[in-house]
Amino acid sequence: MSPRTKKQFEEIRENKKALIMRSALELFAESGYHSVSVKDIAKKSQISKGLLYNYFESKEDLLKAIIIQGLNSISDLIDPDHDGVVTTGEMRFMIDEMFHILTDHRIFLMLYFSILTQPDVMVLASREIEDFFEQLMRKLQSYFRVRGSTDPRADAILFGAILDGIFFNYILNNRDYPIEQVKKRIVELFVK
Amino acid sequence: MSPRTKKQFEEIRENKKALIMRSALELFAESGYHSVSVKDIAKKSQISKGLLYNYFESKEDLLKAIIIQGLNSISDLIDPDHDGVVTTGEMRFMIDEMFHILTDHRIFLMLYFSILTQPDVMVLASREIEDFFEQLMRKLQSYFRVRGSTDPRADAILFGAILDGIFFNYILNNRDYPIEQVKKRIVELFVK
Amino acid sequence: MSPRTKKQFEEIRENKKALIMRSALELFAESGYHSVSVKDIAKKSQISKGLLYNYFESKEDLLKAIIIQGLNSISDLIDPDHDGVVTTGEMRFMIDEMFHILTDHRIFLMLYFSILTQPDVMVLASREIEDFFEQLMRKLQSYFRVRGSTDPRADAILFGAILDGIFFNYILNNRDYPIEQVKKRIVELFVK
Amino acid sequence: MSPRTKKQFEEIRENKKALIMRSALELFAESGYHSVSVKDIAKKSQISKGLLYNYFESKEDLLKAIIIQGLNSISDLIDPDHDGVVTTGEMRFMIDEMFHILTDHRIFLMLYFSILTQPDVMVLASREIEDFFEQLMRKLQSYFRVRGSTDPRADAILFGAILDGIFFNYILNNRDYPIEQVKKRIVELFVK
DNA sequence: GATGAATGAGAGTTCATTCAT
DNA sequence: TATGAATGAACTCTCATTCAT
Repeated sequence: MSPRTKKQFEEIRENKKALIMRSALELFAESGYHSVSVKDIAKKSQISKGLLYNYFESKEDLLKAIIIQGLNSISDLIDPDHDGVVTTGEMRFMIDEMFHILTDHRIFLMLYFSILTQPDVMVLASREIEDFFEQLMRKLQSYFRVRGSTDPRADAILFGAILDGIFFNYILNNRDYPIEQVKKRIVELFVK
Repeated sequence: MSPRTKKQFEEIRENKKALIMRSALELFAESGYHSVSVKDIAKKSQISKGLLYNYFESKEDLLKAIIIQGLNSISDLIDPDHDGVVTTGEMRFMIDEMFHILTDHRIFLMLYFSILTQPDVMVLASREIEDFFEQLMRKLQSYFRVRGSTDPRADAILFGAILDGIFFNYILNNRDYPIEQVKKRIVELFVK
Repeated sequence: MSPRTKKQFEEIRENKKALIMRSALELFAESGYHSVSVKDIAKKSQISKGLLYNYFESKEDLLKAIIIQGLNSISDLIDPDHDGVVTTGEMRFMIDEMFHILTDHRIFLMLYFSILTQPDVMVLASREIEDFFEQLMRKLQSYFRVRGSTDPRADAILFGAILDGIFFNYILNNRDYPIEQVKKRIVELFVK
Repeated sequence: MSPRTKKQFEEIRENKKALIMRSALELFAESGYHSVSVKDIAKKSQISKGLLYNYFESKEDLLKAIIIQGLNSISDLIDPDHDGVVTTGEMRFMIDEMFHILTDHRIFLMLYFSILTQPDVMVLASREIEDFFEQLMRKLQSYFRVRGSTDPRADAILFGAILDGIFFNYILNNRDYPIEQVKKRIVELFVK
């Protein structure tokens, strides 16, 4: 039989990598980075421990890959054209997307918050997270500046804090969170 | 020399316990619960590992004690008379206290947030944290109800979220946070 | 295109085998048998891990092949006619060759010494090495016997030890080793 | 019961450390550094794996400790007064001691040779070994200089090589090695 | 012939906890 | 009360070898 082509190998790699990252993300969000062992991840992915190291250099490397992927996919949703300029329409769209992310990427957000507050884990991805954060802040400031704010930086910070707070609370207790009302209030306060 | 009285012994015990808790709190906030070993805590407290187990049943038990103590001391500051009723004056006072806590108990808050987002650690103190949270919500709701809000629960939730968000961001990045401006804004929005 | 003949296939096989052995020898000498992985050898040989097992049954088998080949090629140089008899002229020639080997087969000698001193690796090739050694000793003894030594065995042992010692030191520190002077001294002591 | 005194703890530590080092030395010499697992060492020492790490930071650290101890004890035997000057009497004494070491510290010498030839292990103790070697060379050179040698350095190197060669062969095959005759010959050649 | 994904046993190491003193 | 030696389970990671393609 002829050996697999390069393309076939790549496909296998991509699929398996995605599978491992998905399993790991769920476990990390569920139980916390330190409480999940490589063995757990391998078991959930239905592969051997050894194979995991064929795809990721270390457990830390795996976490980093998950974070980068998550931040990138969120980045894409919030600012698809990456131009850094935010009109009122785009702001409304951005808020919409943010709240979609809140429900669609809930698990990633859980991981994200848990990482932010764990110094020893945070260092692993601090560069990527800081970059993401700065990019978002720049966008918000430009928006408030265009709107005529007297202190765009403070407004951007406050807006970010409110989002963080809502997200944080929603994630910790999403059973009976009045998410729609809250969203409406935000739009009233910051867009209209 | 006269032997120490029972009271003196208890005092020594309490002091040592407090010392251990203080050391552990600092280390946990600095490096994360999982990255701090019992040996580290013992060393920082200048006692032996064995003695630590004389005061706390386990590392988890120690963490729980720290959390309970922290929540209680915050509770006391926010609502000294524990009557659950909040007047406008008390609300202003409460916000004042909250922001004092933010600066005075910064280390505890770091630990607090890191615990909230680590499910495996959270279970250790979930009862205490939920109790604290409910108590605070009841207080806020009663305040907004008295003030004539159409949806006191939503208002309480939003207020709580904003506080959480600000605290969260401040703790992660307190170097150049415009904390005073933000506080003023909050007072304008929710008290006046 | 005409299909390759059987002979051509065998040639390819032999070339590939030689390539793998050369790569492995260099790596083993450089980093030690245990510190070199099969992956390393495959990479250096620019083949896949799997293919290596097409040529050698195991990593140990590969090492054994390298040792046997090395010993044989040295044997050939020292005693091309394999007659076991050593005249004075042949002794002089043998010493010449030995010192040539020292510089030309330096890498193999490094591996050789490292194997001699690693019991767990030594067992893999002990037969071959012992055979080689005995053959050499027989040759040296016959030489000293012909020369009229009172204790040819002791002389042979001493001569062997001196060679070993010089080689050993030269290999460990060949930067500023006065190899030519030493060789002259040996010839004076044992041939003239 | 009163707790153990500091001195008692120190005694326990020293004894256990020595026990572990002894076990490890034997195993390393017997099977080679890489083929001996920490588990093996612990089992031979009749302790748990974990305890080993109470006494040594790592397997490498343990090896290093063994080497340093071995070199020091040999150093002490060869040159008790550490003055670096060697008279004829002292040279005779030194040779005597060397050959004693050969029989008494045989196991350490096996380890020593195996380390010298394993690059990846050698790096762990290269400093210590180089220091030891230089010290010995200086001593030998001073001896040959005083004796009126035309090339003290070459003589020292040759003498060292001969010793190495003899030791090396003796260690690899000590069953029927004519060690006494060889020693006599050395004394004749280099002292008388 | 040739590939590299996949395995599984075992490596070195850490650490909460216990216990003799 | 107080010590730190001692344990053992669990951890992350490695690697020779196999096998479907």
